[in-house]
Amino acid sequence: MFSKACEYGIKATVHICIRSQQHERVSLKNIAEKIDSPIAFTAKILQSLAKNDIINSSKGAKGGYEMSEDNFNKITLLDIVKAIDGDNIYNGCGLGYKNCNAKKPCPMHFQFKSIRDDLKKMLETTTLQELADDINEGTSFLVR
Amino acid sequence: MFSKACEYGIKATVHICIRSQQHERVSLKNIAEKIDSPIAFTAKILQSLAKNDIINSSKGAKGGYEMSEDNFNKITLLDIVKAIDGDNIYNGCGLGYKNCNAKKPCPMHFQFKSIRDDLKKMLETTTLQELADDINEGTSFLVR
DNA sequence: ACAAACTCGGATAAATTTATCCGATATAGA
DNA sequence: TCTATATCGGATAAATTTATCCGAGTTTGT
Ligand code: FES
Ligand code: FES
Repeated sequence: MFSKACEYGIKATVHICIRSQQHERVSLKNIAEKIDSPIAFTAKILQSLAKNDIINSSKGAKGGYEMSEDNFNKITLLDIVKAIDGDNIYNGCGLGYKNCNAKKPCPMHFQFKSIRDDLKKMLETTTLQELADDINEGTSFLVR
Repeated sequence: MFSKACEYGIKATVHICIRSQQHERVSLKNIAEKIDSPIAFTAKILQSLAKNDIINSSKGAKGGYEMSEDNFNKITLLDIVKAIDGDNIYNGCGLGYKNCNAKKPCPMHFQFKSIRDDLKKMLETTTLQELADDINEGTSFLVR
């Protein structure tokens, strides 16, 4: 469904969000450990998240990643997925045609579109705050 | 969402189904032309569809691929997806954990599961017959 | 000024997916 | 039997995704 990069990106952002709620900045090393991801690969992903203004990065000693409070319930899963995997998963044709076009639908269009639309709605309405809250409440888990 | 192999596999099976309704056997070359796919790669996919008893293949002159009438409304998209991409897309965890486990859910579980379940239901209830009918009626299109 | 602790970003490598090539084999028909 | 026409299946190559390495630059604290 999502790329590995995107999965890491979502987990990393959730972790950063939780720590930012506690006003703590986290290092790359800490993130990779917490979400169990390859460190250098995670660095690339964090860079692109930073370029998309989803997280902030600071260089140097005591540097690391953080998220502004404004973003807690402003950034959604869609922002992250879009930044890393692009919009194909929630806009593209299920059978791989360049565009999904209801005027000239592919054989799977009618069955596929509504699910894709639900996915899109889910992604754009799910905020990091929500995901972080569940983890803080022990309802869901970042590691397993 | 689906792999290229799976997209080709779905298109190919739909095409074979339509031709089989007309009691015609189709060659690899014809399939690859009709669905606009790389010919040798398509051959591999058709082989695995044949091994999974989704289509039948015949060697030699006048050989090719066909589908038994019984399969028209027995084979679903799920059968094809399962044969080519496996079951991860409709059973696996959205954040890449080995298993989706409601007892120890990942941060995206509650949001993701219902969409994944809808996708699964769609795949297992959509038969080739339906897809073929739409194309025959001009409601959807195999090529674009 | 210096060292330690960080991220940045380019180069490279490994793994997987996608795609091609070709000899072996099977079938139909002349 | 011979030839043309097919798929089969193993080897290989290209492209993309995933992962690693390392020098350069930045910031903090001594
Ligand atoms: S045209 Fe393929 S999903 Fe809409
Ligand atoms: S545990 Fe991740 S989707 Fe269920």
